[in-house]
Amino acid sequence: MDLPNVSAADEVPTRIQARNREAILSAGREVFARHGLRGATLDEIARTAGMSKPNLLYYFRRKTDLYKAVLEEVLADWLSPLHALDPEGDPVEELRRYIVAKMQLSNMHPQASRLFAGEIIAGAPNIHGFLSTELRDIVARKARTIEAWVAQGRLAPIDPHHLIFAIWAITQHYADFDAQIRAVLGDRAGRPGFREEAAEAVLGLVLNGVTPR
Amino acid sequence: MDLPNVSAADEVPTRIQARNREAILSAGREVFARHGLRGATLDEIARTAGMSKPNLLYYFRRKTDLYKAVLEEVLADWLSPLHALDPEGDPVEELRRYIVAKMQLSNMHPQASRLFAGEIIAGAPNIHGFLSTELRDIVARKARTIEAWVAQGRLAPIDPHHLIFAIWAITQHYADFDAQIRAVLGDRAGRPGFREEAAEAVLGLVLNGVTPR
DNA sequence: GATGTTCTTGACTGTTTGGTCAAAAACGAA
DNA sequence: TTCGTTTTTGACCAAACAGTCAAGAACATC
Repeated sequence: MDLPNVSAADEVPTRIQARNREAILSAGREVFARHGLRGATLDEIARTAGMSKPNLLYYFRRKTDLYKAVLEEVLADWLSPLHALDPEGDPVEELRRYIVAKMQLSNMHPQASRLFAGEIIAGAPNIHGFLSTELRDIVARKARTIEAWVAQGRLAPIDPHHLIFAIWAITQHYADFDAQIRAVLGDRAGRPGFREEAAEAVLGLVLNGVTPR
Repeated sequence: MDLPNVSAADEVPTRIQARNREAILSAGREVFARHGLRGATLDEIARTAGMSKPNLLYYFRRKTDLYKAVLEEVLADWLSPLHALDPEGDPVEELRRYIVAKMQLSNMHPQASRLFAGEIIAGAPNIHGFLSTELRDIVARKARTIEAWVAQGRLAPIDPHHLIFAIWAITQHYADFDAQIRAVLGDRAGRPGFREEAAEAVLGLVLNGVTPR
């Protein structure tokens, strides 16, 4: 009787619901990441998920519902490494851990990163609230942590917000601009140790950049 | 008699052609940057350019023709600052100039940067040739320059390709993720001196990162 | 001002798109 | 097996879409 895509008071989903929802979210991630909300088509997402379009719409009534569901899934992952930045730890060691975590995320979920990038490039119409509240708050908190480290002379003097932006930019670049990196580097980008090599280079640059002289 | 959008053997364009082509390219830049090739509509581009859709199609016969024209315009600008990196100059000073040039580009043509980013995120289907030839060649050449500087001990040891990627990532981030930066920083991102402050922070981080200890 | 050319657009076409619906198929508890 | 529920889909619809066309309006050259 009830539709499966009611947002509140969900009953336990059936196995079929769990499997199909996951297949649709995965397909949506892929297609939305490549073409954005407007460029993606439900036909392509349904085909990727291996089902008919009406069946997809049985689980997500509207295109935007699916898009928002995919986006929300991504946001949680996206934010979590920043929480771990510990004011009590060693500054350089904490930043190393943060960068490593972001590089791993970039390697393991490149589509999530690209989806997020596309949403921002489009002007962030669907996540402006999140950006200007939750994200803003945690960034402000972590910026104060970094600021304190700088004030103590344990980090080179740098504006903490711009440092955070730089780390986001560099780490996400490896996911978002993957096609460009592959085109420029050729085989080298596909070789086994490439991810580690990239992480090594990024750590070398940024950590050297924030270490006081 | 002749159509104005023939690609070869162009005669001198009339004033009307010059004005309308420019209006269309500008509108295309704006709409394609926001929504990508598939997400953009000719109706919206025509409306933005202040003309009817058939009139737009009189200047560019197909949507993809316009997209490629906009993209090509962007690529030339995008590449030019890299040419200026002079092997004979002082390494840190050369990198400073390159970063400043890229930051200015990011500030002055954010839509161009976002358009480019969207194309790469979509898998670079329309510029793969450019990336794997022209871009690849010049990057390889400049990487050798940086490598020589490192070998001479005038730069901290860093993989030159990853250094270039990092500079691209950070500088373009200020254009591509503008919406996020504004949401996170609030008023501060709109204040007069913000661009210079950002450039200062980026220079501080990267130049400190590449300076040998 | 006549005339050939360039520019512009309303009306249109065939296709793709997001979304609906009714009915069939598969499922699950008894 | 029975029967109510969940899941699936072919057929369909209205709107949006890229692109066409013929004819009119503006322009330029004489």
